[in-house]
Amino acid sequence: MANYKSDFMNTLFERGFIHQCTDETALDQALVDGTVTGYIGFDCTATSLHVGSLIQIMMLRHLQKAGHKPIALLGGGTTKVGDPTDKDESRPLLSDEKIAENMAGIRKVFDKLLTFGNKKTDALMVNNDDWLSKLGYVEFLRDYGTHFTINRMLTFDSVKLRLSREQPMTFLEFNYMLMQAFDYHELYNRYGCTLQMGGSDQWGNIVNGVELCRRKDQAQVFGLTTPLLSTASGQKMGKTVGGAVWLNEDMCSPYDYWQYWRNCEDADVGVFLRRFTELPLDEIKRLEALDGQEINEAKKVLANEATTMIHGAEAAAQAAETARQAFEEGLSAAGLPTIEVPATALKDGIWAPELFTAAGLTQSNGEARRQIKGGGLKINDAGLTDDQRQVSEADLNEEGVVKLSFGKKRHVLVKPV
RNA sequence: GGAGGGGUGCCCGAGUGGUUAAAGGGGACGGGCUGUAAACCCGUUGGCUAUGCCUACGUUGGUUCGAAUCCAACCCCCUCCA
Repeated sequence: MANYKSDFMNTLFERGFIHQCTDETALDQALVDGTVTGYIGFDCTATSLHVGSLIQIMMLRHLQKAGHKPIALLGGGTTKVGDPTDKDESRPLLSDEKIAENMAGIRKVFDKLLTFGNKKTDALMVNNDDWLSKLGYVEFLRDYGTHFTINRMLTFDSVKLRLSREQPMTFLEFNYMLMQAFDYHELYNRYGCTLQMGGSDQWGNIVNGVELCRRKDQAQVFGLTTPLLSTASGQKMGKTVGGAVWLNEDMCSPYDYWQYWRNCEDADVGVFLRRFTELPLDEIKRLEALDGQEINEAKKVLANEATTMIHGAEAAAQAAETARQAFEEGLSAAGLPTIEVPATALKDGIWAPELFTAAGLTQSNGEARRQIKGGGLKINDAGLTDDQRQVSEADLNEEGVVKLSFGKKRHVLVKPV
Protein backbone atom coordinates (compact mmCIF):
# COMPACT_ATOMS: atom_id res chain seq x y z
CA MET A 1 0.00 0.00 0.00
CA ALA A 2 2.97 2.26 -0.35
CA ASN A 3 1.98 3.93 -3.57
CA TYR A 4 0.96 7.38 -2.59
CA LYS A 5 0.95 10.19 -5.08
CA SER A 6 2.05 12.91 -2.71
CA ASP A 7 5.57 13.40 -1.44
CA PHE A 8 4.34 13.98 2.06
CA MET A 9 2.45 10.71 2.36
CA ASN A 10 5.31 8.81 0.82
CA THR A 11 7.75 10.32 3.26
CA LEU A 12 5.53 9.51 6.22
CA PHE A 13 5.04 6.00 5.02
CA GLU A 14 8.67 5.27 4.30
CA ARG A 15 9.75 6.62 7.62
CA GLY A 16 7.17 4.83 9.67
CA PHE A 17 4.94 7.65 10.78
CA ILE A 18 1.59 6.27 9.74
CA HIS A 19 -0.56 4.31 12.12
CA GLN A 20 -4.12 5.22 11.20
CA CYS A 21 -5.58 7.65 8.69
CA THR A 22 -9.19 8.66 8.12
CA ASP A 23 -9.26 8.63 4.32
CA GLU A 24 -5.78 8.27 3.01
CA THR A 25 -6.69 8.21 -0.65
CA ALA A 26 -8.54 11.49 -0.44
CA LEU A 27 -5.89 13.04 1.78
CA ASP A 28 -3.20 11.94 -0.64
CA GLN A 29 -5.10 13.57 -3.49
CA ALA A 30 -5.58 16.79 -1.52
CA LEU A 31 -1.84 16.93 -0.93
CA VAL A 32 -1.24 16.62 -4.66
CA ASP A 33 -3.88 19.17 -5.59
CA GLY A 34 -2.60 21.99 -3.48
CA THR A 35 -1.23 23.30 -0.25
CA VAL A 36 -2.66 21.57 2.78
CA THR A 37 -2.71 23.14 6.19
CA GLY A 38 -2.20 20.64 8.98
CA TYR A 39 -1.95 20.95 12.72
CA ILE A 40 -0.87 19.09 15.81
CA GLY A 41 -1.80 20.06 19.32
CA PHE A 42 0.62 20.14 22.23
CA ASP A 43 -0.26 20.32 25.88
CA CYS A 44 1.48 22.87 28.02
CA THR A 45 2.07 20.76 31.08
CA ALA A 46 5.79 21.47 31.40
CA THR A 47 8.21 24.19 30.40
CA SER A 48 9.59 21.99 27.66
CA LEU A 49 8.40 19.21 25.41
CA HIS A 50 10.34 15.97 25.57
CA VAL A 51 11.37 13.38 23.01
CA GLY A 52 7.94 11.81 23.21
CA SER A 53 6.63 14.80 21.27
CA LEU A 54 9.48 14.84 18.82
CA ILE A 55 7.81 12.46 16.43
CA GLN A 56 4.92 14.91 16.13
CA ILE A 57 7.19 17.85 15.58
CA MET A 58 9.02 15.91 12.89
CA MET A 59 5.74 15.42 11.08
CA LEU A 60 5.10 19.13 11.02
CA ARG A 61 8.60 19.58 9.68
CA HIS A 62 8.07 17.06 6.91
CA LEU A 63 4.77 18.71 6.10
CA GLN A 64 6.45 22.05 5.66
CA LYS A 65 9.29 20.57 3.62
CA ALA A 66 6.77 18.99 1.30
CA GLY A 67 5.35 22.40 0.55
CA HIS A 68 2.45 22.56 2.96
CA LYS A 69 1.58 24.68 5.93
CA PRO A 70 2.08 23.46 9.50
CA ILE A 71 0.31 24.82 12.54
CA ALA A 72 1.60 24.13 16.02
CA LEU A 73 -1.33 24.44 18.34
CA LEU A 74 -0.37 25.11 21.92
CA GLY A 75 -3.06 23.93 24.26
CA GLY A 76 -3.19 26.92 26.55
CA GLY A 77 -6.92 26.40 26.90
CA THR A 78 -7.13 22.63 26.84
CA THR A 79 -4.35 22.34 29.38
CA LYS A 80 -6.66 24.09 31.81
CA VAL A 81 -8.92 21.09 31.47
CA GLY A 82 -6.44 18.25 31.20
CA ASP A 83 -6.49 15.41 28.69
CA PRO A 84 -7.81 12.31 30.42
CA THR A 85 -6.32 10.01 27.78
CA ASP A 86 -4.31 7.16 29.21
CA LYS A 87 -4.20 8.51 32.69
CA ASP A 88 -5.47 6.75 35.72
CA GLU A 89 -6.10 9.88 37.62
CA SER A 90 -6.85 13.50 37.06
CA ARG A 91 -3.94 15.80 36.90
CA PRO A 92 -3.82 18.71 39.28
CA LEU A 93 -5.02 21.79 37.48
CA LEU A 94 -2.36 24.24 36.43
CA SER A 95 -2.59 27.94 37.09
CA ASP A 96 -2.80 30.40 34.23
CA GLU A 97 0.61 31.79 35.07
CA LYS A 98 2.18 28.36 35.02
CA ILE A 99 0.60 27.58 31.67
CA ALA A 100 1.83 30.85 30.19
CA GLU A 101 5.31 30.08 31.45
CA ASN A 102 5.20 26.61 29.96
CA MET A 103 4.05 27.93 26.63
CA ALA A 104 6.97 30.33 26.49
CA GLY A 105 9.38 27.46 27.07
CA ILE A 106 7.77 25.19 24.51
CA ARG A 107 7.88 27.81 21.77
CA LYS A 108 11.66 27.67 21.69
CA VAL A 109 11.75 24.20 20.19
CA PHE A 110 9.42 25.05 17.37
CA ASP A 111 11.54 28.02 16.43
CA LYS A 112 14.39 25.62 15.81
CA LEU A 113 12.52 23.10 13.74
CA LEU A 114 9.97 25.04 11.74
CA THR A 115 10.14 28.16 9.63
CA PHE A 116 7.70 30.77 10.87
CA GLY A 117 6.47 33.80 9.03
CA ASN A 118 3.70 35.13 6.85
CA LYS A 119 4.35 33.33 3.62
CA LYS A 120 2.13 30.64 2.24
CA THR A 121 3.89 27.65 3.71
CA ASP A 122 5.34 29.35 6.77
CA ALA A 123 4.44 27.77 10.05
CA LEU A 124 1.97 29.24 12.48
CA MET A 125 1.81 28.93 16.20
CA VAL A 126 -1.55 29.44 17.83
CA ASN A 127 -2.97 29.14 21.30
CA ASN A 128 -6.39 27.58 21.67
CA ASP A 129 -7.01 29.62 24.78
CA ASP A 130 -7.66 32.49 22.36
CA TRP A 131 -10.97 31.00 21.37
CA LEU A 132 -11.77 28.44 24.07
CA SER A 133 -11.79 30.91 26.91
CA LYS A 134 -14.26 33.10 25.06
CA LEU A 135 -16.88 30.43 24.68
CA GLY A 136 -20.16 31.00 26.41
CA TYR A 137 -21.40 27.94 28.21
CA VAL A 138 -25.01 27.80 27.11
CA GLU A 139 -24.19 28.90 23.62
CA PHE A 140 -21.50 26.27 23.33
CA LEU A 141 -23.81 23.57 24.57
CA ARG A 142 -26.50 24.52 22.08
CA ASP A 143 -24.20 24.90 19.10
CA TYR A 144 -21.88 22.00 19.69
CA GLY A 145 -23.20 19.84 22.47
CA THR A 146 -25.96 18.70 20.16
CA HIS A 147 -23.43 17.02 17.90
CA PHE A 148 -22.08 14.72 20.54
CA THR A 149 -23.94 11.87 22.12
CA ILE A 150 -23.06 10.51 25.48
CA ASN A 151 -23.54 7.04 24.08
CA ARG A 152 -20.68 7.57 21.71
CA MET A 153 -18.46 9.41 24.11
CA LEU A 154 -18.69 6.50 26.49
CA THR A 155 -17.24 4.21 23.85
CA PHE A 156 -13.95 6.06 23.67
CA ASP A 157 -11.01 4.28 25.20
CA SER A 158 -10.01 7.19 27.36
CA VAL A 159 -13.41 7.12 29.02
CA LYS A 160 -13.88 3.37 29.07
CA LEU A 161 -10.54 2.84 30.71
CA ARG A 162 -11.32 5.16 33.57
CA LEU A 163 -14.74 3.75 34.14
CA SER A 164 -13.63 0.15 34.03
CA ARG A 165 -10.99 0.85 36.64
CA GLU A 166 -13.53 2.62 38.77
CA GLN A 167 -11.36 5.69 38.64
CA PRO A 168 -13.26 8.92 38.79
CA MET A 169 -13.52 11.04 35.69
CA THR A 170 -14.84 14.50 36.25
CA PHE A 171 -17.24 16.28 33.97
CA LEU A 172 -14.47 18.74 33.30
CA GLU A 173 -12.24 16.08 31.83
CA PHE A 174 -15.14 14.52 30.02
CA ASN A 175 -15.37 17.77 28.10
CA TYR A 176 -11.83 17.62 26.87
CA MET A 177 -12.76 15.79 23.72
CA LEU A 178 -15.36 18.39 22.85
CA MET A 179 -12.82 21.12 23.22
CA GLN A 180 -10.28 19.38 21.04
CA ALA A 181 -12.95 18.78 18.42
CA PHE A 182 -13.84 22.43 18.60
CA ASP A 183 -10.21 23.35 18.03
CA TYR A 184 -10.22 21.54 14.73
CA HIS A 185 -13.44 23.23 13.66
CA GLU A 186 -12.01 26.59 14.65
CA LEU A 187 -8.74 26.03 12.79
CA TYR A 188 -10.65 24.92 9.74
CA ASN A 189 -12.58 28.15 9.73
CA ARG A 190 -9.69 30.42 10.58
CA TYR A 191 -6.96 28.92 8.45
CA GLY A 192 -8.60 26.34 6.24
CA CYS A 193 -6.84 23.64 8.19
CA THR A 194 -7.84 20.22 6.88
CA LEU A 195 -5.44 17.84 8.56
CA GLN A 196 -4.90 16.97 12.18
CA MET A 197 -2.11 14.66 13.20
CA GLY A 198 -1.13 13.19 16.54
CA GLY A 199 -0.11 10.10 18.46
CA SER A 200 -2.22 6.98 18.24
CA ASP A 201 -3.73 7.75 21.63
CA GLN A 202 -5.27 10.84 20.07
CA TRP A 203 -7.25 8.91 17.49
CA GLY A 204 -10.55 9.26 19.28
CA ASN A 205 -10.10 12.96 19.84
CA ILE A 206 -9.06 13.53 16.25
CA VAL A 207 -11.98 11.60 14.82
CA ASN A 208 -14.32 13.72 16.91
CA GLY A 209 -12.89 16.82 15.33
CA VAL A 210 -13.22 15.37 11.85
CA GLU A 211 -16.84 14.55 12.57
CA LEU A 212 -17.56 17.98 13.92
CA CYS A 213 -16.16 19.67 10.83
CA ARG A 214 -18.28 17.44 8.67
CA ARG A 215 -21.43 18.28 10.58
CA LYS A 216 -20.83 21.96 11.21
CA ASP A 217 -18.97 22.91 8.06
CA GLN A 218 -19.94 20.17 5.63
CA ALA A 219 -16.21 19.81 5.07
CA GLN A 220 -14.05 16.78 4.61
CA VAL A 221 -11.04 17.13 6.82
CA PHE A 222 -8.50 14.45 7.67
CA GLY A 223 -6.92 12.78 10.63
CA LEU A 224 -3.68 10.84 10.82
CA THR A 225 -1.96 9.22 13.75
CA THR A 226 1.53 7.91 14.42
CA PRO A 227 2.32 4.61 16.09
CA LEU A 228 2.87 4.62 19.80
CA LEU A 229 6.48 5.19 20.59
CA SER A 230 8.20 2.56 22.60
CA THR A 231 11.58 0.95 22.49
CA ALA A 232 12.09 -2.47 21.00
CA SER A 233 12.01 -4.06 24.44
CA GLY A 234 8.74 -2.39 25.24
CA GLN A 235 9.90 0.44 27.45
CA LYS A 236 8.29 3.80 27.14
CA MET A 237 10.48 6.11 25.17
CA GLY A 238 12.17 9.09 26.64
CA LYS A 239 13.88 8.10 29.82
CA THR A 240 17.53 8.49 30.53
CA VAL A 241 19.75 8.28 33.56
CA GLY A 242 18.90 11.85 34.38
CA GLY A 243 15.13 11.53 34.00
CA ALA A 244 12.95 12.61 31.10
CA VAL A 245 14.68 13.64 27.90
CA TRP A 246 13.62 17.23 27.42
CA LEU A 247 14.13 19.15 24.25
CA ASN A 248 15.04 22.45 25.86
CA GLU A 249 18.70 22.90 26.55
CA ASP A 250 18.28 24.20 30.06
CA MET A 251 16.45 21.02 31.08
CA CYS A 252 18.58 18.47 29.29
CA SER A 253 22.11 19.28 28.21
CA PRO A 254 23.22 18.54 24.65
CA TYR A 255 25.58 15.98 26.10
CA ASP A 256 22.78 14.11 27.87
CA TYR A 257 20.64 14.43 24.80
CA TRP A 258 23.39 12.97 22.64
CA GLN A 259 23.87 10.18 25.16
CA TYR A 260 20.19 9.32 25.05
CA TRP A 261 20.35 8.51 21.37
CA ARG A 262 23.74 6.89 21.63
CA ASN A 263 22.32 4.48 24.23
CA CYS A 264 19.31 3.32 22.28
CA GLU A 265 18.72 -0.37 21.75
CA ASP A 266 20.19 -2.09 18.72
CA ALA A 267 16.79 -2.99 17.42
CA ASP A 268 15.65 0.62 17.50
CA VAL A 269 18.44 2.23 15.51
CA GLY A 270 16.75 1.95 12.14
CA VAL A 271 13.39 3.08 13.42
CA PHE A 272 14.89 6.06 15.19
CA LEU A 273 17.03 7.07 12.24
CA ARG A 274 13.96 7.08 10.04
CA ARG A 275 11.82 9.04 12.41
CA PHE A 276 14.20 11.42 14.09
CA THR A 277 16.73 12.24 11.43
CA GLU A 278 16.42 13.36 7.84
CA LEU A 279 19.17 11.18 6.45
CA PRO A 280 18.43 9.61 3.07
CA LEU A 281 16.75 6.23 3.35
CA ASP A 282 19.57 4.47 1.53
CA GLU A 283 22.02 5.67 4.12
CA ILE A 284 19.71 4.56 6.90
CA LYS A 285 19.38 1.11 5.38
CA ARG A 286 23.13 0.82 5.24
CA LEU A 287 23.52 1.91 8.87
CA GLU A 288 20.86 -0.32 10.35
CA ALA A 289 22.32 -3.33 8.56
CA LEU A 290 25.51 -3.06 10.57
CA ASP A 291 26.10 -6.03 12.79
CA GLY A 292 27.07 -6.56 16.36
CA GLN A 293 29.54 -4.07 17.65
CA GLU A 294 29.52 -2.15 14.39
CA ILE A 295 26.03 -0.89 15.04
CA ASN A 296 27.57 1.48 17.52
CA GLU A 297 28.66 3.54 14.53
CA ALA A 298 25.05 3.85 13.48
CA LYS A 299 24.12 4.95 16.99
CA LYS A 300 26.73 7.69 16.85
CA VAL A 301 25.35 8.92 13.57
CA LEU A 302 21.90 8.90 15.09
CA ALA A 303 23.10 10.84 18.12
CA ASN A 304 24.92 13.39 15.99
CA GLU A 305 22.00 13.95 13.67
CA ALA A 306 19.39 14.15 16.39
CA THR A 307 21.47 16.48 18.53
CA THR A 308 22.34 18.70 15.59
CA MET A 309 18.70 19.20 14.80
CA ILE A 310 17.84 20.43 18.27
CA HIS A 311 21.02 21.94 19.61
CA GLY A 312 23.07 22.70 16.51
CA ALA A 313 26.07 21.11 14.85
CA GLU A 314 28.59 22.62 17.19
CA ALA A 315 26.94 21.38 20.35
CA ALA A 316 26.53 17.96 18.78
CA ALA A 317 30.19 17.74 17.84
CA GLN A 318 31.17 18.82 21.31
CA ALA A 319 28.92 16.22 22.90
CA ALA A 320 30.35 13.56 20.62
CA GLU A 321 33.88 14.55 21.54
CA THR A 322 33.14 14.59 25.25
CA ALA A 323 31.63 11.13 24.96
CA ARG A 324 34.56 9.87 22.94
CA GLN A 325 37.04 11.01 25.54
CA ALA A 326 35.01 9.77 28.46
CA PHE A 327 34.19 6.34 27.09
CA GLU A 328 36.83 5.53 24.56
CA GLU A 329 39.82 7.02 26.30
CA GLY A 330 38.64 7.06 29.86
CA LEU A 331 39.74 10.64 30.37
CA SER A 332 38.08 13.15 32.61
CA ALA A 333 36.84 14.94 29.52
CA ALA A 334 36.48 18.67 29.93
CA GLY A 335 32.96 18.72 28.56
CA LEU A 336 31.54 16.83 31.51
CA PRO A 337 29.36 18.64 34.01
CA THR A 338 31.46 20.43 36.60
CA ILE A 339 30.80 21.65 40.10
CA GLU A 340 32.95 24.04 42.04
CA VAL A 341 33.97 23.69 45.67
CA PRO A 342 35.92 26.10 47.81
CA ALA A 343 39.62 25.23 47.75
CA THR A 344 39.75 25.56 51.49
CA ALA A 345 37.06 22.94 51.98
CA LEU A 346 38.98 20.58 49.76
CA LYS A 347 42.12 21.26 51.75
CA ASP A 348 40.32 20.12 54.90
CA GLY A 349 38.95 17.11 53.12
CA ILE A 350 35.33 16.48 52.13
CA TRP A 351 33.50 13.34 53.13
CA ALA A 352 33.02 11.39 49.91
CA PRO A 353 29.25 10.74 50.24
CA GLU A 354 28.70 14.42 50.85
CA LEU A 355 30.67 15.33 47.76
CA PHE A 356 28.75 12.90 45.54
CA THR A 357 25.50 14.30 46.83
CA ALA A 358 26.66 17.87 46.34
CA ALA A 359 27.57 16.94 42.78
CA GLY A 360 24.02 15.78 42.25
CA LEU A 361 25.05 12.23 41.49
CA THR A 362 23.39 10.77 44.53
CA GLN A 363 20.26 11.98 46.26
CA SER A 364 21.45 11.65 49.82
CA ASN A 365 24.47 10.68 51.82
CA GLY A 366 22.69 7.47 52.65
CA GLU A 367 22.27 6.61 49.00
CA ALA A 368 25.92 7.39 48.37
CA ARG A 369 26.95 5.06 51.17
CA ARG A 370 24.73 2.31 49.80
CA GLN A 371 26.18 2.78 46.36
CA ILE A 372 29.67 2.55 47.76
CA LYS A 373 28.75 -0.81 49.28
CA GLY A 374 27.37 -1.88 45.93
CA GLY A 375 30.47 -0.74 44.09
CA GLY A 376 28.74 1.94 42.12
CA LEU A 377 30.90 4.96 42.87
CA LYS A 378 34.33 5.89 41.60
CA ILE A 379 36.80 8.66 42.27
CA ASN A 380 39.18 9.32 39.39
CA ASP A 381 38.07 6.02 37.87
CA ALA A 382 39.14 4.06 40.92
CA GLY A 383 36.41 2.11 42.70
CA LEU A 384 35.40 3.50 46.05
CA THR A 385 35.12 0.96 48.83
CA ASP A 386 35.47 2.97 52.02
CA ASP A 387 32.43 5.04 52.91
CA GLN A 388 34.54 7.04 55.32
CA ARG A 389 36.82 8.21 52.54
CA GLN A 390 37.76 11.86 52.55
CA VAL A 391 38.38 13.64 49.27
CA SER A 392 41.18 16.16 49.44
CA GLU A 393 43.70 18.08 47.38
CA ALA A 394 45.66 14.89 46.96
CA ASP A 395 42.91 13.61 44.69
CA LEU A 396 43.26 16.38 42.15
CA ASN A 397 44.50 15.01 38.83
CA GLU A 398 46.82 16.61 36.29
CA GLU A 399 44.04 18.88 35.10
CA GLY A 400 43.42 20.09 38.61
CA VAL A 401 40.02 18.44 39.03
CA VAL A 402 38.57 15.39 40.74
CA LYS A 403 36.43 13.10 38.60
CA LEU A 404 33.46 11.53 40.35
CA SER A 405 31.57 8.71 38.69
CA PHE A 406 28.23 7.15 39.47
CA GLY A 407 27.89 3.98 37.50
CA LYS A 408 29.50 3.83 34.12
CA LYS A 409 27.73 6.70 32.50
CA ARG A 410 27.38 9.58 34.90
CA HIS A 411 30.41 11.66 35.66
CA VAL A 412 30.94 15.00 37.33
CA LEU A 413 34.15 16.96 37.68
CA VAL A 414 34.93 18.75 40.92
CA LYS A 415 36.94 21.89 40.59
CA PRO A 416 38.41 23.87 43.49
CA VAL A 417 37.98 27.62 43.40
C1' G B 1 -29.75 12.05 52.79
C1' G B 2 -29.40 6.26 53.71
C1' A B 3 -26.59 1.41 53.29
C1' G B 4 -22.11 -0.98 52.17
C1' G B 5 -16.83 -0.95 50.51
C1' G B 6 -12.24 1.64 50.50
C1' G B 7 -7.82 5.42 51.28
C1' U B 8 -0.56 1.68 52.90
C1' G B 9 6.10 3.42 50.44
C1' C B 10 7.45 5.85 43.04
C1' C B 11 3.11 2.42 41.34
C1' C B 12 0.21 -2.09 42.29
C1' G B 13 -0.67 -4.74 46.60
C1' A B 14 -0.24 -7.79 51.55
C1' G B 15 -0.60 -6.75 56.59
C1' U B 16 -5.80 -6.02 60.95
C1' G B 17 -2.21 -4.70 68.61
C1' G B 18 4.34 -5.82 69.58
C1' U B 19 10.10 -9.39 66.24
C1' U B 20 6.78 -3.77 60.75
C1' A B 21 10.88 1.22 57.79
C1' A B 22 6.18 -2.33 56.72
C1' A B 23 5.67 -9.25 52.68
C1' G B 24 5.28 -9.81 47.33
C1' G B 25 5.35 -7.83 42.42
C1' G B 26 6.40 -3.84 38.97
C1' G B 27 9.42 0.22 38.04
C1' A B 28 13.96 2.64 39.01
C1' C B 29 19.13 2.61 40.20
C1' G B 30 23.92 -0.02 40.90
C1' G B 31 27.10 -4.51 39.94
C1' G B 32 28.33 -8.84 36.65
C1' C B 33 28.27 -10.44 31.36
C1' U B 34 28.91 -7.29 26.79
C1' G B 35 29.54 -3.32 22.54
C1' U B 36 28.16 3.17 26.62
C1' A B 37 22.89 -2.54 23.37
C1' A B 38 19.14 -6.32 24.46
C1' A B 39 18.31 -10.74 27.30
C1' C B 40 19.97 -12.97 31.70
C1' C B 41 22.12 -13.30 36.90
C1' C B 42 23.15 -10.58 41.65
C1' G B 43 22.36 -6.40 44.84
C1' U B 44 19.94 -1.79 46.43
C1' U B 45 15.40 0.96 46.76
C1' G B 46 12.77 6.97 53.77
C1' G B 47 16.44 10.65 56.29
C1' C B 48 20.60 11.22 59.65
C1' U B 49 28.63 9.61 59.77
C1' A B 50 23.78 5.65 62.81
C1' U B 51 24.71 -0.67 67.59
C1' G B 52 20.95 4.66 68.06
C1' C B 53 17.64 8.83 66.64
C1' C B 54 13.87 11.11 63.44
C1' U B 55 9.99 10.89 59.73
C1' A B 56 6.18 7.53 57.38
C1' C B 57 0.57 3.60 56.46
C1' G B 58 -5.99 9.95 54.25
C1' U B 59 -6.46 14.12 58.60
C1' U B 60 -6.99 15.18 63.81
C1' G B 61 -7.56 13.47 68.51
C1' G B 62 -8.12 9.10 71.96
C1' U B 63 -7.37 3.96 74.25
C1' U B 64 -2.78 1.17 75.36
C1' C B 65 3.56 -0.22 78.27
C1' G B 66 3.13 -0.44 72.82
C1' A B 67 -1.13 1.14 66.98
C1' A B 68 -0.63 0.91 59.87
C1' U B 69 -3.52 -2.34 62.97
C1' C B 70 -8.60 -0.73 68.30
C1' C B 71 -12.04 3.83 69.25
C1' A B 72 -14.09 8.90 67.82
C1' A B 73 -14.65 12.89 64.63
C1' C B 74 -13.50 14.80 59.98
C1' C B 75 -11.87 14.75 54.63
C1' C B 76 -11.79 12.12 49.95
C1' C B 77 -13.09 7.98 46.52
C1' C B 78 -16.21 3.72 44.79
C1' U B 79 -21.00 0.88 44.54
C1' C B 80 -26.19 0.60 45.46
C1' C B 81 -30.71 3.09 47.25
C1' A B 82 -33.41 7.99 47.74
